[in-house]
Amino acid sequence: MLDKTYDPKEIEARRYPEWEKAGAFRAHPESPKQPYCIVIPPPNVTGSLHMGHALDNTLQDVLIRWRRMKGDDVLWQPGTDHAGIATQMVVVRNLEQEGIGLAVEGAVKGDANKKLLNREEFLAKVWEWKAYSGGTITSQLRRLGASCDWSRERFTMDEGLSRSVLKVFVDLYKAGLIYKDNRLVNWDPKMLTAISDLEVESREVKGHLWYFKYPIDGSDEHIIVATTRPETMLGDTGIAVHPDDPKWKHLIGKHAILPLVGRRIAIVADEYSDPEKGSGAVKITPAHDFNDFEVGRRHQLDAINIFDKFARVNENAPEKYRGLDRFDARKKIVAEMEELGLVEKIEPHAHAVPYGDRGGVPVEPYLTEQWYADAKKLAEAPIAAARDGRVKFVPERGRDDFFRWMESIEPWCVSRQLWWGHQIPAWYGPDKKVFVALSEEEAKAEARAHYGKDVALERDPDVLDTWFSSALWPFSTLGWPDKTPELAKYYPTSVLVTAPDILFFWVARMMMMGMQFMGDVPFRTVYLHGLVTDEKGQKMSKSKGNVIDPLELIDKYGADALRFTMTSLAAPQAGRLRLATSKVEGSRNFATKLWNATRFAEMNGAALPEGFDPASAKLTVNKWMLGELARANLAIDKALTEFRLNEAANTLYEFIWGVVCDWYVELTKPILQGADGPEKDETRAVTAFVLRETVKLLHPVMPFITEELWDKLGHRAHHGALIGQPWPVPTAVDAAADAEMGWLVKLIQDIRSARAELNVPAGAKLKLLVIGGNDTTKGRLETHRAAIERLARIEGVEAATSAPKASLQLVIGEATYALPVGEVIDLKAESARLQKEIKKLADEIGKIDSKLGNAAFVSRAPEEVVEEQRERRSQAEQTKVRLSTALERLGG
RNA sequence: GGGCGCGUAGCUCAGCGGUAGAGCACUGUCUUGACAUGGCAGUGGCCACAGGUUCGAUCCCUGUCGCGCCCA
Repeated sequence: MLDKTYDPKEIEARRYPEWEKAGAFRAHPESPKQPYCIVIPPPNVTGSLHMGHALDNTLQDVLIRWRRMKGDDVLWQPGTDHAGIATQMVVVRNLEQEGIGLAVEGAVKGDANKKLLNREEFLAKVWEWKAYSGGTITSQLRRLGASCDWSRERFTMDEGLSRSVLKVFVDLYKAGLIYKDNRLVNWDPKMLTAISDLEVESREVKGHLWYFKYPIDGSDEHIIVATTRPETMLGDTGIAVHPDDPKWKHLIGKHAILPLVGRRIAIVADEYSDPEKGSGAVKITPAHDFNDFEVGRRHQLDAINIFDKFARVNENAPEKYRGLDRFDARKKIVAEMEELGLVEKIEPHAHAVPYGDRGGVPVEPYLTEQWYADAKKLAEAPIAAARDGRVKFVPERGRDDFFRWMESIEPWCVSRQLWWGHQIPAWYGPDKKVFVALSEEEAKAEARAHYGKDVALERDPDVLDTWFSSALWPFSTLGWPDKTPELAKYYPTSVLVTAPDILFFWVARMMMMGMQFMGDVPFRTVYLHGLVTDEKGQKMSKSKGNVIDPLELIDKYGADALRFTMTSLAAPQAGRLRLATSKVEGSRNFATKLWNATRFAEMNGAALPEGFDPASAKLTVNKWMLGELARANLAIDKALTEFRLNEAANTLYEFIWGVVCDWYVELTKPILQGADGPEKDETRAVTAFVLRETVKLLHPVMPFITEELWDKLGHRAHHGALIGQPWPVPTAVDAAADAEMGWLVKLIQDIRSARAELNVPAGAKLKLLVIGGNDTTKGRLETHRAAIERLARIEGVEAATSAPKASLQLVIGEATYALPVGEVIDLKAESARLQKEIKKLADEIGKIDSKLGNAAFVSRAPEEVVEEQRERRSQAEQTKVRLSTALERLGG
């Protein structure tokens, strides 16, 4: 006997290890079954599960479990990402608390006693940290129920994947697709590394707009430039004005003298400057602004780098500013300009400032030499693949975003000045000649060939952008560059499930690398889901304090409840998924509901006889139930095929709660609790059958409770675990049974509704008189008498020729039903109720008449639509007439 | 400023040209032998606004207003 309520905690803790031990998650590359593969978006190895993971992995697991039951050979490839900058930052912060720093060249000298770690020592600490916290996220994924093939777990810095990374770098270098270049990068002066455009987030900042006067050379005139960053004036090498700007046009070709510095700088005409903005003249600092860099290049202006890597003023600036932090330099410069009377005005100004998303400080556009991948070239094949449909996007608009990004792509800066990551396989000779090779030995051999002797080589200290290794994930995890059976079978993978915020970071780069090294797309479909936010639609963040911890929800409501909630929220077009705990609570209640329906079945001896054939069912209610099951089955398959996981969840909810519990269980109570016999046997069998199929259909979304119920229902003993069962095949729907049950449900609902409206005491049992019922109706009333009596609180069903005066009257189809209520009834209320019904019908008839009265409608609308309207009109008319008769009778 | 998306019940959202839906909240009622984490019955909508296409528009198109997100 099942307990009264479902206890997720105990069951989840038991079921998961059971599956894992039994090898239920294992892929079978050797099997002839069709492959279905998803690679997990690898979470940060030292991270922990947040709501985004919960959503993403729930959706993946739903698909994976469904396809597994469908009979595919399923591989859900798990693993974690070393997350270079994020992990390094965490470890640095931890070390700082112990008073340990990094021995970074040029660092500010603080406490002389501070212990400083060199690269090797630091990396040892990171690996230590990984060993300590690396299991957290995977154990949390297990708690969610994720059925990954853990025997194949990978890590972006494990030996195999590192080998893939080296090979890709070397091959791309040899193909000319990776090169060194001196360009402006986004420099993070806190992390001391270049970061990519994608790692920059712009924040709205309330700053100022300073209007500075620069004297014109050989004149008393000044030109006024407006800037949000006064400190960069130390690197100004020009001033741009719009060629048609009447205010400054006359100065084009002249020169200004840069205050504080004394440099003579050119005034050039460039459409970049907007006469409407600021003063209309823009100071140009090519080395510290991306737009200025372009302007500078157009007009051959020098690019003078005025900062060091900490964003302190360097030796290219006048001595008195050297060593100042950029913000201190700003204050000093503004003060001095004011003293010189060169500040025209200062306006408050809100503008976007680029921040490093990790370091959290404003990034500095900075001129450095870095390694770049030729993204433009690499993007060609992915663009073509997306265009010709080799890769599909769900929802489709993801494809447009993809194109927009890919078609305007900039060189990808792949080097990072960090220690944690894949060190770039490049070695430099004494003359700085570079040798790129898979190993130091190979590099040495190349160097020997080049120099004609052995020379000392120095390895490039930089590491690769984290996304470089994750770009290889769909094939590196399958064993590439070796030709493994896994690679042959599972590549291209079936679908990639992820949030759109890493479409460019990750999806685009996997496409590039997949096309380049595998010659095919990495996945057939990209399924992009929305972002989980709090109830108010706010992004969850620690600083806002609105973070909901998925594990707390699992603890409180169970993993299945969280999974069901996530699935039902995941409408493909929804950008934001607002998570309210009330929803999770509702999902928990849903689990309880199913649990209790099963408990009811168990109490009533539901059992599946050997070789039971659902097609053999004879009772209408059972035939109808089986048809509803088939309908749900079809709808779920369709929804999952189309990645409308929310619809699958909603179908399950409505089917289990609205059909099975609300109607089937209630309708069959009289049979199950009545006399023994073939009807009871059949109903017990169908109940057991429906529950068995239901737990299968629900399993992908709620794996724990369904596995438990499957076991409790006794199927596990015969067929093994639910996770490995074949997916149900829908049977036929019996239209006649459908019609009959539709009638029955309406009869019961109408009686209940009338009773409630007339305040008939809930406990009062009424007689049901049938007036004008045809033989079909009479037969149905007899068939379902017990159910009607129970569910509508009726005692006795009889034929009659007319309704007694004091009675409730209903019209369904050709028959009128009267429920004599004697003293209880309020005649006025009943009269009002009937009149309301009549008015509703009259309104409907009026609407239909205006349609049918429209000649264009009758001639142009499809025949069946017109016919349907006529049919509805006729039904409404008949019902209205009968209700009017009933009303007259009442009025007497 | 450019691109994209969204405005449907009090709230959160489904709705794929032909009878406006769900969950939560709310009201009334019921401790009926599965379930009060429940049952039954209800209340509540000019489907943002204005045009257009169509026999017919919540749905397709255009514009306006409001709100988000991404990119400058």
